[in-house]
Amino acid sequence: MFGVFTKYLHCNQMKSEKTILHMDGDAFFVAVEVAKNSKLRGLPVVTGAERGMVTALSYEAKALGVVRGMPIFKVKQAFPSVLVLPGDYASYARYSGMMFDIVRRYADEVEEYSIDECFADMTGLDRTLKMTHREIAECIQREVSDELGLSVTIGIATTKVLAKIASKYEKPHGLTEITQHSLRVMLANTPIETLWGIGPRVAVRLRVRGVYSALDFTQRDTAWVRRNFAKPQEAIWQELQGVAVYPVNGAKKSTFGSMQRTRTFSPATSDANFLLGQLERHIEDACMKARHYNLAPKKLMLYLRTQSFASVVHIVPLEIPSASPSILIGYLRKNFPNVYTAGVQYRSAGITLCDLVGTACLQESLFASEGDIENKFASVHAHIDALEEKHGKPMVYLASSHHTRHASGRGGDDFERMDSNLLFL
DNA sequence: TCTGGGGTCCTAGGACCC
DNA sequence: TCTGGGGTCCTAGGACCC
Repeated sequence: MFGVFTKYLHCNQMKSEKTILHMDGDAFFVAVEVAKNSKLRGLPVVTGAERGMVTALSYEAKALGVVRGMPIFKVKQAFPSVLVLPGDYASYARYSGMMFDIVRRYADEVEEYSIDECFADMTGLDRTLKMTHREIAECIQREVSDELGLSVTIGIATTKVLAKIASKYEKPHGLTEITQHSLRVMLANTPIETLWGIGPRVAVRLRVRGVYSALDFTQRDTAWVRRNFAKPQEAIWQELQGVAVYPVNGAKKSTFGSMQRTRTFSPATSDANFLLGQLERHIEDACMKARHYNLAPKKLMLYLRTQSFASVVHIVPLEIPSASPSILIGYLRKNFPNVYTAGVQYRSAGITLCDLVGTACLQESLFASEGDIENKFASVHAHIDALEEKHGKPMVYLASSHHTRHASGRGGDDFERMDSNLLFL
């Protein structure tokens, strides 16, 4: 009788117990550069030439003392042997997709968390594939390495937060599985501020209350957590206990709440025309992306950041959701004085398309109230978008943003687009 | 930590309604 | 007219992620 009961409990537990894999690319951007050009293998390499700061670095560069965020001029000065490359985001996205497709050979539910990270739900795969979870992970690692020339680190655990801890444990090319036996030690060795979802603010509040490690956190009870913290922290606390509250979301990214375009330029400037040109260009680029997903914003947010890092933000509600640059630029020009003060030095400018809604349901109101001009623009944009689709990059721009794209001085990073671009209007 | 670019989610507080 | 209680929706801003 007892035996039956415990067996039942055991089965039940097996059913609810999840197995989550977290995969993380090792020095991903640089690794892709090496995969593209094998002559770079084993050399100190960094990317970020286009923005004057180190974005990613190879382990060889790290060994020399280069760090993320270091100014490129400093790298060239102090480490003349380091190769400095511009970022090639199109390639990173391509390799990223191929990497995730390899994981999909084994798992159905794969969440692309960022360009170089994914989660996969491996629950039950050990039985269906007749391999241990570790063996499956080894296959993934090997195939990514053999087929793409990239190195990845994998963590396996019962929740996303624990899988993140596991993948951080040994890098590069690590493979760590958190088991019942190793759980306690792993948690004890995880400082609270390194937990996924715990930022510097919350880390301070935890430390003040005597919580220094993930283990300390798990030893507090629910009431204590609720009394002192909010929902996100409670979710992390549960995940640390092995209760999976974050699902693995395998749906491909196709919805956005907002889309943003910003750029920093140096030197800082108070030139209103330059700032307007930057903002117009951002609107154009963001609108192209919005149309690609058949989305249109209900609000447009403008922002300028001053040299002293204060930001000025202004939100403009739109009468009708629209992803048409001509309309949004109209709003921009009307509202620019709300963010701009003459004489103030600005270091970056940006826009956000907020509260994006699907355009399918907007067609009717668009045609009913916007009139001929907008309809013509809509058809022109359809052609522009088709060209972009065909060439895999934007081909046609508004003439008004011509100078921002061809700027050789401030922030001009589009040198490679120049020759092939047509100009519109 | 001397600070790029692109996102998400949560929450406090106000407006508005009954 | 200074006055209850409670609900919803919206907004601005904070915090966090890679």
